[in-house]
Amino acid sequence: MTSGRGARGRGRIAPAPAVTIKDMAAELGLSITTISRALNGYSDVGEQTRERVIATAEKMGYRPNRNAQRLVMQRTHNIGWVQPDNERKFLDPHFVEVMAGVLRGARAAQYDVVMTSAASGGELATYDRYVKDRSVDGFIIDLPADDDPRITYLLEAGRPFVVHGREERADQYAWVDVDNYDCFYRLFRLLVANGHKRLAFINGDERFNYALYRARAARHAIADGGLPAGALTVLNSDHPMGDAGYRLTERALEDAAVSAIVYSSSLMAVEGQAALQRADGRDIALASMDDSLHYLDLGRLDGRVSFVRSSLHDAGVALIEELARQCDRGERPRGTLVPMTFHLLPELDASGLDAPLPMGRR
Amino acid sequence: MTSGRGARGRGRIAPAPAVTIKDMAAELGLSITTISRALNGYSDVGEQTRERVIATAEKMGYRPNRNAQRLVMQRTHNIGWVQPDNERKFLDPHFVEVMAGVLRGARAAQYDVVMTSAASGGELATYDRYVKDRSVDGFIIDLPADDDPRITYLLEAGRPFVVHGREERADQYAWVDVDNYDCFYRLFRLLVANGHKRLAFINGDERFNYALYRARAARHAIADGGLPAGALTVLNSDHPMGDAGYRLTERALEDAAVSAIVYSSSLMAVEGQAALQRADGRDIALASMDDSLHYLDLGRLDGRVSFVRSSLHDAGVALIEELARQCDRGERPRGTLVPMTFHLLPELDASGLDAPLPMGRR
DNA sequence: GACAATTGCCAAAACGTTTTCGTTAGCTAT
DNA sequence: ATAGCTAACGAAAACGTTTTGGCAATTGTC
Repeated sequence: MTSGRGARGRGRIAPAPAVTIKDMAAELGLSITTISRALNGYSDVGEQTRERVIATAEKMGYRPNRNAQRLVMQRTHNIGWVQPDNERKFLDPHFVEVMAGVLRGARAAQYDVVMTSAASGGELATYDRYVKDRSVDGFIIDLPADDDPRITYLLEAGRPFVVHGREERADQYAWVDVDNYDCFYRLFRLLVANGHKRLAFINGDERFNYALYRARAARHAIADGGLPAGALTVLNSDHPMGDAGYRLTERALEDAAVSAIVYSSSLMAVEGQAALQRADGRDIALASMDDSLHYLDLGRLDGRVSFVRSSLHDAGVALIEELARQCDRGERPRGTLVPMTFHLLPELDASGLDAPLPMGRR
Repeated sequence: MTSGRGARGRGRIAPAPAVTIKDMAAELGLSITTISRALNGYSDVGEQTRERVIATAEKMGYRPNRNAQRLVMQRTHNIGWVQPDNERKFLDPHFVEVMAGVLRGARAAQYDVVMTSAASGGELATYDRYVKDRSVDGFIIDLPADDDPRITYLLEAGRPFVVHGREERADQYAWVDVDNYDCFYRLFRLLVANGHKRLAFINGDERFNYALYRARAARHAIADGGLPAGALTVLNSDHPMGDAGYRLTERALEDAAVSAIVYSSSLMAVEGQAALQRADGRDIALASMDDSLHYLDLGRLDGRVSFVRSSLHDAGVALIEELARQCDRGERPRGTLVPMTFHLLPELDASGLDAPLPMGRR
């Protein structure tokens, strides 16, 4: 009677005990050394022996215990991703798309991604835990801030990592990044060259470097285009989701002279378009960086927006490839620029887009 | 000269060798047994000894090597998530929101999530790898299909897992799910009771059970409401992203008699609203399941849509909690319904919403 | 036919923990 | 003084691999 209720659920099956290398050795009458070496492609095992070993491994369902492997090889084939858990922050499509690429790349490079979320501010403790307890071979860091403490920590700890984005110390570590400065400098120069005298820039959170660089580029472009600094209004959204794109567009439109608005993400551009529809009659040139939600947005952007596209997915793949280069092949860390392509509305005069950038002051 | 180029990068620092339990023993003049037991709270170590151990662990930065722990304890404190990699499928906001909850829950329960993507169709091999090589303690399965092979496999393998959703064998495993049938049955009964004679249902991919149950509920509600089967048109989107919501709404509107459209996700409802705006003049009642993109959509849904809300985030948390119950406390698998709340437009007569459901034929 | 080289295999150490089963020293009770 | 108890600690086995260094048999060389 004690086991009566819910007996249908047929209890918990005892997990089938895993087959170990010893079982293999016993089955084949070989030593575990030979099993191991056969499976790992060493040349000092006979061809027929190797085939027998591989065949019975298949038959018995033998897979080396990875924790044992990790222990002895001092190598986990795991990479760590610690996701800052700032309340709702998490849904950020930026993150999702990078993650998609990372997972693809990881599969190709035979890595697993171990993820954990960390309370904002407590990230460092999590990195510390992972390096001290030997959980991962390396890390991926997304959205670095100026003088990012995570980078400081990992540089100090001497563990491999790759940063998606850059900060001052970019020559000391591996990174993958789009050239934000280049991209937005060109965009703003282009708009100025097309006669716009008053522009708004709806940017991301400038505590993150990508946004900082973009703002800088915008200001330089305005100045180099011969306009006064006041010609540019920069509005910052502290959060890429929600209705910031809508609200900030309304703010930008309060200035009746504004004739061009540039968005830091196409998610905000989509919202901006909605705001613009409501305030119609205004002829505004819209431009955006389209680094997320490709498939979603392309059906949404209405074709009335110029944009620069750069694939976050591909950046994610590149991140893992770089990490694998370091961990597997011992290569030195290096930086990689991900390509971007301009998609401009036909009415824009695009001449001069390819002009060389002014150097030395990004 | 050979090391000339790029010498700025100060080479790769040799990773600081981790401090082991032996180092601790040497430092303190104790045996490793005592270190281990002190740190793990055993009662047979003196109080002052324990304090000394804890203090020097802190000082020396000692953290037990988790791979060694995992090897000896046969326990990883990892849970596996294998993400089907159907081309672009990945960006699915459904997934993202569940994942957010899972990560939160995992942190609370002291688990890490190990993720990998698997080619669609090749998922089973990945599950097999994880159970055979002892990488994880259990799994989370999202979006089960009818007679899902992943469930078959894990049931067979006897490893702990929790399903987000259900299929026929739901009494044999742990699951977390919203009551899809209940939700959509009520929604459709309500619309019928409010006088709608011709309705469209823009549903998800019915190869997934959640969509299947919803379609079934819709049909039953139509019949129970006294309408002929032809009064309901079900349109399926095979992909939650992209412009399916827009296109299918246009399709639904081709039938001039349709006066109510129900969406399976608020992402599609948002698109539907856009399509409706273009075809204006039509007075259409919209309703939707709002299980994703809460923060995004609430600013977008215009308040012209009735919806049922159920938090995918909370479902994610519940998934981990259930898995921890099984792995840590050895409890038997159990099912959990996540709550949902109705948010109806005031013009709807909501009486009868709380009526008991017809049983026995879901 | 002797010697060297090659081929194919294995014993044992090592990786860093946890846990089992002692052992020792100091008390208490007799 | 001795037996029994308890409190505090330690030696050694175990977890499942990889790798080092060797050994025996076979092959090749003159």
